[in-house]
Amino acid sequence: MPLHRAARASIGSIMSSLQLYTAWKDDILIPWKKREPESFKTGWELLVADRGGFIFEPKLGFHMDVVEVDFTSMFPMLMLTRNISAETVLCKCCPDSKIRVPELGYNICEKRKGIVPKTLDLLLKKRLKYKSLMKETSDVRLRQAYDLRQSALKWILVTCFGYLGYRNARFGKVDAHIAVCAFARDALLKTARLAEEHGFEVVHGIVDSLWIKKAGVTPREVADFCREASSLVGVPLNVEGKYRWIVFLPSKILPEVPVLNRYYGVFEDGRIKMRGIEARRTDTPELIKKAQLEMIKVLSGAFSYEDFVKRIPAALQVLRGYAEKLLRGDISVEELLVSKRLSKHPQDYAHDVFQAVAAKQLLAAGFDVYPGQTVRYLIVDADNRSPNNRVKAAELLNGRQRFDAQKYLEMLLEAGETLFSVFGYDLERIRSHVVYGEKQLVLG
DNA sequence: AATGGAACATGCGATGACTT
DNA sequence: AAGTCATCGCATGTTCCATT
Repeated sequence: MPLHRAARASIGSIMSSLQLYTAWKDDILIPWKKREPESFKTGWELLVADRGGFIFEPKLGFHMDVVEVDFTSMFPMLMLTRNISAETVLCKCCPDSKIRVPELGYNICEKRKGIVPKTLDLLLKKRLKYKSLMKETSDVRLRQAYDLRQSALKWILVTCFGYLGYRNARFGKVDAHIAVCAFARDALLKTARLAEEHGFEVVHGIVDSLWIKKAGVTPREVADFCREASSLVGVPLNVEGKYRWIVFLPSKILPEVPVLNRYYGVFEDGRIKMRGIEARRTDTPELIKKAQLEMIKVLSGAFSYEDFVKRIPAALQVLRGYAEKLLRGDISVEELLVSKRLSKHPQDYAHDVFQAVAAKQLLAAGFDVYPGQTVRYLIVDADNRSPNNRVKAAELLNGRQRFDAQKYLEMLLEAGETLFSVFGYDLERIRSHVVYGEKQLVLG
């Protein structure tokens, strides 16, 4: 198996178990052990699966005084420091070993250092060195070089963890893989507890990252906490940044359920961080991306909840500006193109999904179309009875081109809904802000 | 009043892309 | 790996209207 596939799979095994969380929220039975939350002040629900990590339920909506912290190279570091290797976990030579895997109780060899930790040692040292060199260097080009090297090493390390989970890999052993996950859960759990002891509230957490909140928190307090956590767990804990504010978003299908991979926020230095929303997706047209990002920028200047909420109408004005431009046709076609990667040959599509229609058009025009390729298309008339008239492939567009303004308008509104539904702005309310405004007439 | 059909709405499983 | 979300297309339900 190629390295990158193993790396992906290893991340996948963690993510997959995390995502089951939402299924659990929906009362679907899954083979999980659920931890009793009685030992926590804030009563989060913590979930465990054999190969999975912890998550802490994101607390819906707007937060201030939130700091994001994460462990660097958590999994390789655990493999190194806990001496986890195919031949050390459940070794035959020391069944009575004092070193035990949390939750599972597996014994770990006390006599030998495992081959995997031995190997990781140098890689980890090199990566940490490059990271510290990065911070010390002022030369931009050199810094970039260090950055590339440390991130290359990161992937090698991740891959080592991935391979540990494969029976067929030379140094693979499922029990060792599970042991790493158990240590990781233990580490995050302990860190969260420590955070609470330090007066923080955990507002979100996932595998190796925690979002912790405390009113008027100082950099000093955070640094102290990180140092203490690092030594407690034996893995360095870094500050990703302090948020000016952050918003955790709900599921669109179950509006009362928070989802763990959709949020947006602004760091103190003005940097925007967002996950899962339209502006982050590669299949969103530029226009919608720009509109959503610009809305967040309007909000980014807010330094209080009241200020934030007051700015929402202004953000919707921005959206309105985009809608007006759209309806005037005052935009380039480029901004409206949707990009999708084909997963199969055009003729293998069972449904007339947009990307399949566009691909077939290209095929008919003599273009080479193959799976894995990205097709770009303009939405011409989304609801047209004939699928072929619904979209037009980018390559086949000519000078004057009609497009489905209503459809794009809906997409704009939905981008707004994503951001503001937690604040009571549903699609129709946003529509009334953006589309009608003062244009509504009164009959006398 | 009953029937039938067109147009439209709603629900649902399948499909597909993207995300972490 | 398995989640979210959007979409498709079919089945079914609803409404309206003309016809019987």
